[in-house]
Amino acid sequence: MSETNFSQVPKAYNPADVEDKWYKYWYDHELYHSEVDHSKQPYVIPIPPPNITGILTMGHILNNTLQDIFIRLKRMQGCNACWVPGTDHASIATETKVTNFLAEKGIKKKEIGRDEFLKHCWQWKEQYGGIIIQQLKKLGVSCDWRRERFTMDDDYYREVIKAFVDLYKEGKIYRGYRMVNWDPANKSAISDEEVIYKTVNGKLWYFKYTVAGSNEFIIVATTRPETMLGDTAVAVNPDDERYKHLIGKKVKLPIVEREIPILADEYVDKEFGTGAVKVTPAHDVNDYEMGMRHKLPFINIFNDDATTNENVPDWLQHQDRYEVRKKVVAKFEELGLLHKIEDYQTKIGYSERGNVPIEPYLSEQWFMKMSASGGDDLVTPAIKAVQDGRIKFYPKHWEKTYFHWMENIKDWCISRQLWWGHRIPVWYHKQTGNIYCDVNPPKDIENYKQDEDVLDTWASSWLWAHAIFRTEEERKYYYPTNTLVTGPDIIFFWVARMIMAGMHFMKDIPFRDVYFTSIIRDAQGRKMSKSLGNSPDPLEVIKEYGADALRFTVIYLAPLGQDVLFSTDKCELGRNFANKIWNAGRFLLMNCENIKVDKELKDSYKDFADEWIISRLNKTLLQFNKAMDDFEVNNAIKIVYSFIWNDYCDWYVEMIKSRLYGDNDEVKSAVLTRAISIFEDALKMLHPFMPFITEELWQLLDKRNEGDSISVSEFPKVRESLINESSELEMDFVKDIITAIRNIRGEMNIAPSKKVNAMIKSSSVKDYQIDYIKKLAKVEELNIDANIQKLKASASAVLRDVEIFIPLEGLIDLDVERQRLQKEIQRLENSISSVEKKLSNEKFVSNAPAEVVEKERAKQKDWQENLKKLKEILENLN
RNA sequence: GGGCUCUUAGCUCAGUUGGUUAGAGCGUCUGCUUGACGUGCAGAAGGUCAAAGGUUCGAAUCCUUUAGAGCCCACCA
Repeated sequence: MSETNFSQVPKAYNPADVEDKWYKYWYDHELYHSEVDHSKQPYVIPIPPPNITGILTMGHILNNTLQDIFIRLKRMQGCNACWVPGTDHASIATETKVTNFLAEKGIKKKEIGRDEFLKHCWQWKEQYGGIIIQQLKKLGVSCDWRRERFTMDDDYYREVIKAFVDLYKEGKIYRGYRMVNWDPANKSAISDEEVIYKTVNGKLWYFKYTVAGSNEFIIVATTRPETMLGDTAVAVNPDDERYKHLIGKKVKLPIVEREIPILADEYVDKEFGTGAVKVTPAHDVNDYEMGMRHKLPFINIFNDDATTNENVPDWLQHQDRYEVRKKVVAKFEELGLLHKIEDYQTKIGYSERGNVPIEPYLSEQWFMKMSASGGDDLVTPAIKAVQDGRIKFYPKHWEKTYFHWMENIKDWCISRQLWWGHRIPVWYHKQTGNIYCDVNPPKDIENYKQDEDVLDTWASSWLWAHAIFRTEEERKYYYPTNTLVTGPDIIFFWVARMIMAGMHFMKDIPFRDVYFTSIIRDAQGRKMSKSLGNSPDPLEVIKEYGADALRFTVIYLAPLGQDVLFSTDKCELGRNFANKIWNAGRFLLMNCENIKVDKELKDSYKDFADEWIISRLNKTLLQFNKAMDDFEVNNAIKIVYSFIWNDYCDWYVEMIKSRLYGDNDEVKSAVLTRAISIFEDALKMLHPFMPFITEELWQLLDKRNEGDSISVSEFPKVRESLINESSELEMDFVKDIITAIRNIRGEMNIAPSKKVNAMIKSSSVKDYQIDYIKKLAKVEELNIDANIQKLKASASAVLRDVEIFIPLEGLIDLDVERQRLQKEIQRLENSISSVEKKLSNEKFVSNAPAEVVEKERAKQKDWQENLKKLKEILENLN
């Protein structure tokens, strides 16, 4: 036992006093380092590596608390738990950040060149890249810090390159001149998934194009007037009677004065706009398709920053796309060719990172082939793995989203015109142009030039689940990992691709269970965002309430698959609970100063209250394990919460006080030792959720050795034989009597300090229950007899076969008592009438299971008896 | 246009395979310095389970439709 003097321990729990202390202790003792150990079952969580550009958000808090809960629980349950932390180089995000950072100092990326720029990136990474990971330590995460990984570590880098080379050699990676989503801010291609569509109020411009050799016009509608400079056709639906006679003719394109054909294509919707479409094959995805179908010229009118190039008339060259738009529209108006302008709501694709409208743009890029006929592809095995349940999603409904995406997947554009990232391992022969692709550069490197591009970030993080393990031996032991905890927003970016990578490179699933977290919103239900300023700084919250309180609150509020409405003040919930536990611990510790803790006596001198709490503990453990097995973390915490607060504190602690304050030292020892042992089990159950306070109390409750920790102690096992229904029934009976008396006291406004006398008419109350009733209901004299006569001026309650009378001579207000009784009578009558309705229904009696009918009958009987008694009591009162 | 999720007490949410009087936290009201805790204790009030219809002896729970909220996907200029 610790030597602390507990009367001096603060009444209120102060997390700041304990959290840093224990984190350092865990860290210094490397309690969470894992090595291959074939005598133990591995349990692995690969952390979703935060971007090195990121800041800690409430989303991280939820996500990492969940992972910590899983990993701590499995560790205590005897698994070789291994939670691998790390960070993602975040190619485009970091490059943007560093570029801006340098620009502020007047340094231009292009001017300093690739190598110099990369030095700045690494410097930046060293300085800021570990911030989130460091901040997470405040949360108490039990990561294996010796295994921290970065997606551009040397060995990880090699792994990414090797994956590229392998896929290239298998023909699954190819190079092509294609239309891609172009981010003009970053001057790079991006993948379909990096495009965010925003609804904007735009315009629809109607332009008249003159049909060559006639006075006729054909009117086309467009949301992007400037692209007309690249038009190479006008298309109509082949069945459109209005335009049939024009098919095959030409129009003269205004401004550029180019003659372009009018052609027929099924793609065109007769009903929309004018039924005639301008075709710009180089700047629109659909037009690109049409251009291919009709072998149209592709005229690219933009530079890589979305300014116009020399393919447009001189006076429109080298200007921003929106500037050109204005000028084109003005020119049409001037020419009398602007038919009309309509307001139009449209969706515009924005670059996720650059936050500018993307441009469909033709360029040479690297693609990864996703699906192939015959199923020898990346997608098919990944679909199967989820279909046949080898990988499970929680909540399950995300599987539909996954399947839908996988079944409609398009080839993945993996090249980025950036410098920060994994450089594509392809060299082009300076003379022949031949492609050399390998993990090592060509021997005669002087004859080659390497591809300038780097890979999409996700083309490195998709290997995370296995690339975090460096040796064959480790991969054999730790792979597949067990649980992935991540947001549903990266189901396509990351989860799906990791499954593809795992199935392809490791020939096995990357993880067994995927837990999709909730989205944290503010109290009004809005998404947390920097611009709204509604996102609390988690570190501030931790400072104010403590990490345990924050963890508890977030989990308590986050049911599986539901959004969470969070506001800082909700952490009071967790803080109050921490304080409650703290004080329960204080209570035990204070008693330890006068009472000897003796493990020999742990199972001695048990009464029904002890049997009851032990039964409740085991039942709680059973329910807890079931909830955790089903990934119902939110449910699990509520189960523990209720056990600790309602069962242990509200009832058990109150019940042991009389014995603790008695005069039999051996009984006192037995009771306290048992109470501590149950409390320790409760602390262990709670530890994955609130690691700091549970460690502090666990360390105080007994003498521990250096390096000991509740976090590596054995998780309590369920002992079903100790689940004792009869003790629970007996306890319920006693609780009901106590509650009934408390109810009378409350409603009659009797001060808690005022003791009352009570009479119980019953033959089922046991002698040993009397003390508990007297103590907890604050009864002075308790008279129990089956033949008791009620005193005139007394308040009454009826439950089961028990009638309770509280003589309140001089205190009782008969009207209040009458109302109380009448209310109760009313309630019973309502219940009885609903039961009678059921039982008088012959179909119910004949169709419902016998036990259900029997239950209803018993209810009816009990209630009727109670009603009769209540009515008599009311009668006597008058 | 397709898909997913949600609608239960003033607020935020539980409610397992249909079967006690639909629960919890916060908030509200009443009382309380009861020798762990006022970040607490005891008691109370508060719900026609979004609406309609159906299946069933029985529906918050299953089915259909409707209304509303949110999210995701999709090439309508």
